Amino acid sequence: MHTRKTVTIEDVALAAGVSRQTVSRVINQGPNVKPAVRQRIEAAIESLGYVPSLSARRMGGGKSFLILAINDRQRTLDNWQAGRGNDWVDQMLYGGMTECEKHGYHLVFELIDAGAADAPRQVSRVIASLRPDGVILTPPHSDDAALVAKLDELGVPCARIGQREPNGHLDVYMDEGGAASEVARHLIDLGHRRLTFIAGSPGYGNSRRRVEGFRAATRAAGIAEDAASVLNGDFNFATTADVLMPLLQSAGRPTAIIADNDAMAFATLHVADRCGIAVPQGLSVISFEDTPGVRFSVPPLTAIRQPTARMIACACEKLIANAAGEPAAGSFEIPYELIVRATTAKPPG
Amino acid sequence: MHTRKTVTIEDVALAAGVSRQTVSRVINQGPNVKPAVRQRIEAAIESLGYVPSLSARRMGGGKSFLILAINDRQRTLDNWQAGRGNDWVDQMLYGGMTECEKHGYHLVFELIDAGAADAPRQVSRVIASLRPDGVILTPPHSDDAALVAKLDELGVPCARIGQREPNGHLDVYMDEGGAASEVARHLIDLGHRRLTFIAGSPGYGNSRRRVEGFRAATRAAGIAEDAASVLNGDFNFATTADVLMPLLQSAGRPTAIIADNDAMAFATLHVADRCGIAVPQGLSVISFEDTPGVRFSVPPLTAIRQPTARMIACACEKLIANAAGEPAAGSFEIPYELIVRATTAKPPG
DNA sequence: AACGACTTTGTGAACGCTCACAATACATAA
DNA sequence: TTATGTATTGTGAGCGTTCACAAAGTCGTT
Repeated sequence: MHTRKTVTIEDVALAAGVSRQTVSRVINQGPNVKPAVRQRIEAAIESLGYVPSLSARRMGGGKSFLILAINDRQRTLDNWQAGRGNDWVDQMLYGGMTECEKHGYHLVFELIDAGAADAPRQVSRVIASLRPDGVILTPPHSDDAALVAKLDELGVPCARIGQREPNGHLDVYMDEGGAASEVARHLIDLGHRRLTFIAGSPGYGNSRRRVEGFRAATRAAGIAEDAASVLNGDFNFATTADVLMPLLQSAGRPTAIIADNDAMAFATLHVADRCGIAVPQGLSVISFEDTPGVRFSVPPLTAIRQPTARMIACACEKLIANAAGEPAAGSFEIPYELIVRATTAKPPG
Repeated sequence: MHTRKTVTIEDVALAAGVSRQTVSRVINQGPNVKPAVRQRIEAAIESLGYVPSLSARRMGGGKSFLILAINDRQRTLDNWQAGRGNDWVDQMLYGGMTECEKHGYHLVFELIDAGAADAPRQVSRVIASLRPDGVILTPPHSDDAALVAKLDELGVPCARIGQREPNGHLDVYMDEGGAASEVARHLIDLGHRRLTFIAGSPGYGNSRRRVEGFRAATRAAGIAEDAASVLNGDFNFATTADVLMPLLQSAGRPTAIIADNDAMAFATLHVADRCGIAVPQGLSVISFEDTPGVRFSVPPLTAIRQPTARMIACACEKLIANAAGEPAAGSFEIPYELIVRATTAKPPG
């Protein structure tokens, strides 16, 4: 267990025959260093295998090179326990990590209970101990005004994912309403006139925005709204199955169903099967989440895929740029993707 | 943007009328502090909202309160791009986070290309900059001897997940071979005699161990091995479908198939459907991964579920205990779960 | 040749904590 | 009592950086 002495900036300075500060300038890509000197220092860094200590940099008053990603504990737990999983975390990790790495940053995850009264307090604590250069708020934390206020108070720049009510912050989102409209239009173009949107929960801003998008598209196509246009599936399989069972057996049943997430889309597939309705011949189905199972479902679901990785990468990029001096504010819309697989076709008849 | 002055240990000391060091003792749960004084200090901490700075603690020569989790970049990328996703990352995050939080620790994720020649170098860099109190190596990094050697050299304790060749390190794993045996026995008990194991890749230690477990169980049941006992599906859908198509159309086709992961199990379901074989009446299928889609597949797959969250939590716990002085070594086996759903039944006939 | 203006380099202090050790308080035994 | 030990508290130094500023070097002008 021979704990070799750590290589410090002083060692590099000595080796290159300059002072600490000059080495520091090179590390931080500062200006005003003679090319020859810079090169000499870089060589010394390389040969000594020097890597600056994050803690020391932070202590010195510099940046922390840390971006904090705050996720909802409940959601993570739900996904995990239900074996439901989604690629949200996978994607976050990939998108965020990759971007951070480019700039020598690190990503720290933290789980906070959304809606908990002391969420702002919990966040303060984490911030105080980590002192990250930026914070990423994922839904539903991004909707939490108290939390955002707290971060402002602490002076930590934050990026809100999936939030698009501009208020001077940094927002990165996809056009949920537009996606819902596009999905509806895709079906309408195929000839469908009786569409049903299985909504998630009106408590989620994005869920609401999708319903609005759906309504806008059907209205524009001159389709009258009725009691079966928008139903609530509560984001889960069971509720959706219960709601759909009578509907799909009724005479004027819809010819196409849009589900707000995959569990509800799968429920639709199951109920259709139970009712002897073939998909897509007798019923078109589209999902709004595109989690893993989707591609192997029978038949493979047509779905909207959220650009999670790109959203997180964008947030990291902006936050890092902010730490480097650029102001961090503005709205950035990341394009989604409609992936047409095998559950959409012309309506029957 | 009123950046209030940070509350430091000095402020607390002043408020409580003691010295820095005494406050430090309270924070670190050190002994030898009079109950009355301890209480006074705790009150001061509470009322000032003091949270110690991790960087400063680390600088002072103490712990970093950071655990580094190293994942394979390629695997994360694959999962993400394929939309295949798995709950591996979800579970890691949940299990690790929850355990770390209990002890005031934080989890930092890092993506490193498995097998890359400079993986040890990359890891050194991250370690040097973060100085974590412990490192968690996930497969296939946990099989990388060079990496482990590097960590030893750096004096950073590490936990290897899914690795069970004891070599004085800290290993946390599940009994892959035993699970494969149990799965085989489950089928044999139902009356099956013609079983096929669709293996993943012999390059993966765990994949090998499962094949061995499968063989042990069939051998014990007096079932002779033939060319169709173990086939290679290369962990993917297409290869598996190609391999299975002729097999399931042959006369002496297997009555049960065990797939090394979900994609291969789904492929089995598809091929069976194509061949007009009903599951589970005509063919039993078991998977070895239990990713999200599984529970909604038609019919829902019987599968082995890996205790990922618990393994990571265990690793965190041991590493944190190690930072507190306890030696970190030993092997810890975490129990898996066989989740019986609807794809296993008595063999036909 | 000397001045000013800019570029490049160096110095001391500070960041907030823990370490090692010194100092004091308190208790127990002789 | 006094000595001796143990429990409790305090002090100076140091961790590896960056900051703010001071010092030295470079260059073109006059």
